[in-house]
Amino acid sequence: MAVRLCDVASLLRSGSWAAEPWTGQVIAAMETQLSNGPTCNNTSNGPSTISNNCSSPVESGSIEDSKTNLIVNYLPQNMTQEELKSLFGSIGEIESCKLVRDKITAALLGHGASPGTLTDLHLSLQVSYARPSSASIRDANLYVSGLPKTMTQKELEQLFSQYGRIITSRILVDQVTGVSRGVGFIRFDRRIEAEEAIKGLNCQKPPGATEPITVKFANNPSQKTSQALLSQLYQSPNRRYPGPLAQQAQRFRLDNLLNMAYGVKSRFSPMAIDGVTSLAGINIPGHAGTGWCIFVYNLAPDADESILWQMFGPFGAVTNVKVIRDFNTSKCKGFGFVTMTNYDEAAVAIASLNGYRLGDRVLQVSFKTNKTHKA
DNA sequence: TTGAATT
Repeated sequence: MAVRLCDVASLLRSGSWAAEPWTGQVIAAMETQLSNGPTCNNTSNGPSTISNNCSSPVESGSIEDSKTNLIVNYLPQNMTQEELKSLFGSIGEIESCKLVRDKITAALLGHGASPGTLTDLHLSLQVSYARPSSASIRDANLYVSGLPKTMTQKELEQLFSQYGRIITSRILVDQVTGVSRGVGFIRFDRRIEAEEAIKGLNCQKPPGATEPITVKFANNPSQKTSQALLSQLYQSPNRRYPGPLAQQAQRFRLDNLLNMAYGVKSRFSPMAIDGVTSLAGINIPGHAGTGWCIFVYNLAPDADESILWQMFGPFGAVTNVKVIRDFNTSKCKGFGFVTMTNYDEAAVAIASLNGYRLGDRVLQVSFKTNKTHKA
């Protein structure tokens, strides 16, 4: 029955259930079969399980099952179950096939934000053995921050491998520069291994490091997806019915905006800046690779994220807002950050909101710079 | 008066 699918599975790196990127015949088949399908620019991905001899991927646990049960990550958000089935069905008979979606947002679950269309799948599709689910392997995923920027994935694994068998590891990097963000993930085979790693490594300095790292259990990847998608729901009414600030902003001419944002001596123009945003290592205030980061100062102690969404949303695409709080009191430390996708919308927001009176406070709004309070 | 980071 499932002979050919087993053959495909055997092409996967054996000896480990760890997720390994694989681009082989399946991807070629997918391009052939799906290139006429709809395309989109959605970021993301999502895991699905494909099995040819096990009715439910979440039950059972034999080694045999594990070799015919696959998990597929980095699928495009608009992929249908039929397309997935068609894709793998061209290789062998499929017993069952399931797209796993977020209960609230219906977004495909899984890891990775990987822009792509159906024809770009070879850039991001990942096919791995699905490990049999059980209590002992659940919640074995760790989030690690404060890593030295020079630490490699291999070194990260070396550091954690003393506590158990590592299933996957990752270090997040800046999309533009490729430099480590000092944040990573380690998934252990078993939860008890992860617990031991927390005990042993949290607040410890890795060899040669000057700062201690933070090690804790990772959030579920779907949580952020839900957050981002839901926040867009809040944004859209404002964009359809712009408030007074947005209307005011639209009166500004584009050629004035840079002067307002950068000062009259700026030699940049919007076109020039758009032209260089793809280059690495260029020092443009506020530009972080994924958007334009805006610094908002003089927020009240009880300010929260929603006020930032409300203020900036009407000006355009806002991908992230953050109120910086004191760890102990949870009160706002007086400032926050907003990330906007498009330069011109960010510039209008800054021009309009800088000096804006919020309650009894006058806000200062600008592109974020690299100031630090030390030295 | 310029963080945290969640694939």
